[in-house]
Amino acid sequence: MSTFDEMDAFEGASLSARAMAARPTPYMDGLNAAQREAVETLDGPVLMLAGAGTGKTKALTTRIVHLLTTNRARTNEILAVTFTNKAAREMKERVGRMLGQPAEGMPWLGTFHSICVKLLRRHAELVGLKSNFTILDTDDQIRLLKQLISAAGIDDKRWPARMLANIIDDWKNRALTPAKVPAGDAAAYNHRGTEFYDQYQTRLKELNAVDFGDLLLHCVEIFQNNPDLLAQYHRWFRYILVDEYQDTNVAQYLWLRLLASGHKNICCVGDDDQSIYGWRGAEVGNILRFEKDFSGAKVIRLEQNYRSTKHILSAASGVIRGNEGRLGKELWTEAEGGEKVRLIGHWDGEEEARWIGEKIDDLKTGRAPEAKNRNNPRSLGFVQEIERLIKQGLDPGSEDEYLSRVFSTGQVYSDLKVRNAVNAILQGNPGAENMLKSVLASPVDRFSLNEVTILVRASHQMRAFEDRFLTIGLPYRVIGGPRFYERLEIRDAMAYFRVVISPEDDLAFERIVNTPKRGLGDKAQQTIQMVARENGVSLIEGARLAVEEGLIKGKGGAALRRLVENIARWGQMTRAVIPNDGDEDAVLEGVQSFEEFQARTEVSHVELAEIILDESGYTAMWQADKNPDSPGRLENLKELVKALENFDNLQGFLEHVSLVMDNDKQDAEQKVSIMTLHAAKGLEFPAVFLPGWEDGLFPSQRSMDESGLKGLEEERRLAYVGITRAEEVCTISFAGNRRVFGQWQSQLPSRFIDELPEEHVEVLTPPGLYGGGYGAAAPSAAEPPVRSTIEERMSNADGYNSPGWKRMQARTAERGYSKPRKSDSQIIDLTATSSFTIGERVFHQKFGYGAIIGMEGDKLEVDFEKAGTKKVVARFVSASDDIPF
DNA sequence: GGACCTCAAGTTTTT
DNA sequence: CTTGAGGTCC
Repeated sequence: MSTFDEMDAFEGASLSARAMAARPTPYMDGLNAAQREAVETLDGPVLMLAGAGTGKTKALTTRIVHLLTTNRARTNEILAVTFTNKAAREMKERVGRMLGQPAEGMPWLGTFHSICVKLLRRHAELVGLKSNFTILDTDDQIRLLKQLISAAGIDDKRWPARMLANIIDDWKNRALTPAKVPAGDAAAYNHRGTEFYDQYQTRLKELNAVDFGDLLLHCVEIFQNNPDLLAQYHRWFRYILVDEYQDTNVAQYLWLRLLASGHKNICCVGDDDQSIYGWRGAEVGNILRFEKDFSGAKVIRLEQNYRSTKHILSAASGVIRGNEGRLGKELWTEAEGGEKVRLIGHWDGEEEARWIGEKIDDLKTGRAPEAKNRNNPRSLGFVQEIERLIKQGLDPGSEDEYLSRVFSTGQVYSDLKVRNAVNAILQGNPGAENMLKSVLASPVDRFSLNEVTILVRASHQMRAFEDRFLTIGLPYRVIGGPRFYERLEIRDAMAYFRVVISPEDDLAFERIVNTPKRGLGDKAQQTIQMVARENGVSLIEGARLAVEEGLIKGKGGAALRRLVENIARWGQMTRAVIPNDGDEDAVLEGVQSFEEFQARTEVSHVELAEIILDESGYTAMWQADKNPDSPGRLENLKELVKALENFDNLQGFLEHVSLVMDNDKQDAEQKVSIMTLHAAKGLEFPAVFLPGWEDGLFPSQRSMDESGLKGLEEERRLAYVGITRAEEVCTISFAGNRRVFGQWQSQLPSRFIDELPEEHVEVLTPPGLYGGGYGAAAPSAAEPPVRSTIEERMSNADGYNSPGWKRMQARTAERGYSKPRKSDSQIIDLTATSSFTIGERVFHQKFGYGAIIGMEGDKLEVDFEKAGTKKVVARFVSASDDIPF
């Protein structure tokens, strides 16, 4: 059955027509020449090379609006793909805003995965699936693989399922089906990788399930094997737009190429310098090869930056210049002035956290010099835009647009004054415009905490900051971390819903069969498995049979019987709520009693979800749990049920949760955000701190070991991404010592620091450190050996010109990039163990004074006066009379 | 089934 | 060092 008519009927949209009828939108205003070209070049392949902060999303959304308003395409004829739901949502909102109405009618604007699900549900039978297939997440995937592995009698300790999952994911990213895995990969997973891959795929089909990688691959397979169908889609999707093209993997590339091969109207947007996901299958090659792949392609560069000051852009350019094989792009800005990028070295990671904490406090209160006379090019642009809009006259209907522009521009202006002024203008209040102007013109002399972020390479670096900020009471939020649907309780609840909706979902059944505890241990579960296998039925059916035949007795048996019955009953309630084919009679079929009638008809899916969680004892389980985090879990379950209200049924919801639901609950409080560099891509902040720029940590040793120069270049792009997040102030720091796995390690400044162009960097010295103020540093005779060297290292007095710095640079130059720096050229001899003696009185930065009671290698056991007995590394204590405080 | 213990590992992460 | 997964013991 062809689905195209249907698609047209229920998804076709008259939005473009309505948009045309609406007031003429000056949507092209405010675009620069390159952006305009990117918007207007509609036919043929286009690569929009958009550097950081160059108005990429603006160009992309305007392009969509342009396609619609010029009647080149209807909303359902545009395929627009993003990687994240957030990006898709933003694009939808912006398009809707520009058209002056919600863009609900853009059915094919979404993530690769959500669009693939949509396609696959339509054509599931072409790859041997039913259209109600389940989408497995990583956890399900691994449990499934574990079963296969243990069935094959393999020691999953030596050969962990997680490893196999990664291998299979990698193959899927590269669009390799089991048959196509190259011989070179045969050694994977103890030479049995392909074998398990094959088994895994078979098992997925049996379960009517797909994993994330399959969503793409199955679509590719369908298109490759069904040219007629593909041709239909060519006619259907007249224009294709792709965001973040540098992040596409091989499967996504093939998918796009197949879909674009008809009309070739594909516009890919990306930045090769921001490709930071190579380790999960992204191929920078895709964007580098674009002109070869799509002949006649037009490349349009967006290079004017509206985000950062000159110094920041120059520093970023200086770093990224170290990479080979770039498409080449140089960011520039009209903005004048601004602070140089700050560079500072610290004694250790804790000191770094302490310093940054203080600095943030200074920014917040306006005590910091850079908080005075803030120079934010983006904010300036914003003021101009507001003024332009005011000149044009405000449309009373544009309140949303107006406010969202105001509030998306940074928190400086998001105070009540601005809100009031905007509302006053929109209400036609005379004089309100001047009021807004004066609010916008008034100098901003502090940073809101929302404007400040700390970007780290690895999440373990966050801890030092959290500890410190907790101590000083600085509000922060950590971005990233486990997603909502990855939480245990959410996954359990989902498994209940899944098992109710599709009783053949064995993985879901396994998950909940003994959660909460029903006295069904390994043995009982094995019996269920066995019965199911012998009869060739699903686990739940197997469980029913096992109970019936008395194979599982006692308390467990009774509980299992109840569970199986409950699932069946809940299932009936679901079906009652969603009548098949809209046949209302089906709801009443076989109804014997009023109670049953009630049960079947008067329960919404939201209520049903509550019933399932209650009657299964799942809610009770957490209520009884006295762990401190169980109230939070119950809270999450409530949130889950509440989220259900936005859906018509459980089924639609399941997909939403596994594919779409994210975790960013907006909270109004002003907080510093802490996140990884990866998580920061696409974001921007007036003040950015980049701590931990030390070789081995950043660039990460592992990256370089595993991927060599390629890895290093990706790390360098990460550095580029980090710097270009900053609008006004960018502070890079490193620590001389860091505790790595409980072991103190001396660190060398990152090679990326050497690549920062000197003229755009200002070297700071931490005040009050080691007895000196700014540049004080006259070494006293009594100072411990460590002190003089640390001063050298931090190039205390005049930064780049200090001998220490020069020597450091000379050394790094000798070494070149690619050679790993191990323990060569220690600047500070931290290993020199001291001449401590037992009983000696010593001082430690953190623990204070104490007496040595034992020694072992370079570790001392010290009985501290306040902190008690601790083992400390000798180099962190000094003889107490040497202390310069 | 749960409390306790041992042992290994320990980047980045979306869907 | 710290966390988490798995195993052991009651």
